[in-house]
Amino acid sequence: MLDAKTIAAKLEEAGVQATAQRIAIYQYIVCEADHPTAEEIKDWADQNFPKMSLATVYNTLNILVAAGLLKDYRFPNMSKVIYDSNVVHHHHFLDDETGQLIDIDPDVVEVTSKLKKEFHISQIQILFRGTRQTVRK
Amino acid sequence: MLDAKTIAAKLEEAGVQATAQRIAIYQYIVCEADHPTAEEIKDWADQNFPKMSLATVYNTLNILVAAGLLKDYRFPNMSKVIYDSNVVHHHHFLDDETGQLIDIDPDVVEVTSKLKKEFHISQIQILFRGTRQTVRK
DNA sequence: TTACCTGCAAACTCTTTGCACCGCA
DNA sequence: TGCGGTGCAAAGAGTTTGCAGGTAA
Repeated sequence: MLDAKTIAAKLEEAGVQATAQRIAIYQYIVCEADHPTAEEIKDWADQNFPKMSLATVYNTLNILVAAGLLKDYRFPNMSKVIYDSNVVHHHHFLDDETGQLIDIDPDVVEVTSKLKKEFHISQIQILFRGTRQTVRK
Repeated sequence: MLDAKTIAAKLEEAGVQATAQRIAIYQYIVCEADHPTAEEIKDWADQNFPKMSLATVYNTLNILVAAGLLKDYRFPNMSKVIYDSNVVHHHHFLDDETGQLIDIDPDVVEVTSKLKKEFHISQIQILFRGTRQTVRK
């Protein structure tokens, strides 16, 4: 759990003025939330912040994405945008039973593609789908 | 280019009543269109079909997807749904310059993942991003 | 003081739905 | 004749924007 001061420093470092709302949202996404949608963030704010409009939630998220502090994703199964505080390149595993999204380290995955040489690949995004068997005794 | 009769047969085979609108839309997607959006289909219909409402376009697309004749995709960079008449499993290449989406045969790609055994993978969807260098003389 | 941020409501985009009509089996 | 498909318009979900007021450097 990072404290507000650390969060504020990260915002400033990324060139984003650290306001109360921005600190709260970013802290929530980094520390508590797991791939939240704008709606989830708004719900959280309604319970944990004096007052924050939906527009501010969206504005803030867009600013944080533009500053490189968050990444936004769209996935096949849902119409809403998902925000991720993990901005280094990684893949995802989608649990089709729970809907949970789990980050996958690229080092765990190896891709060998024999595409024609006219394709210049700058990035590979993989979505694994399936179910996650929780270990039982 | 498949004729209307063949298209109609495919629809019936999939348990979808073959109406003029459905034949037209499916034929367009199979023969002419390249990963169209609902909007592109509507635009095409406005110019090539006596009269078709937007609701019919959406209804038809949903029916065709449910029948397994089309697959719908959402990609990170666009908010609209994309329809694909290629329903066998495949990957995609997104040209970041032109926005064009190109089907990639899974046989051309090999993925080795060392995920923990609790992850039961049923499907892997890969999105390659980059640019496509058209061959020049 | 001034630039920037916030809140509100309205607008906008994409998609779905309710209902009346119509045509084909 | 009836069931299902179509068209229209309105509603719905998710997101963006314009503007007035506020707040901190």
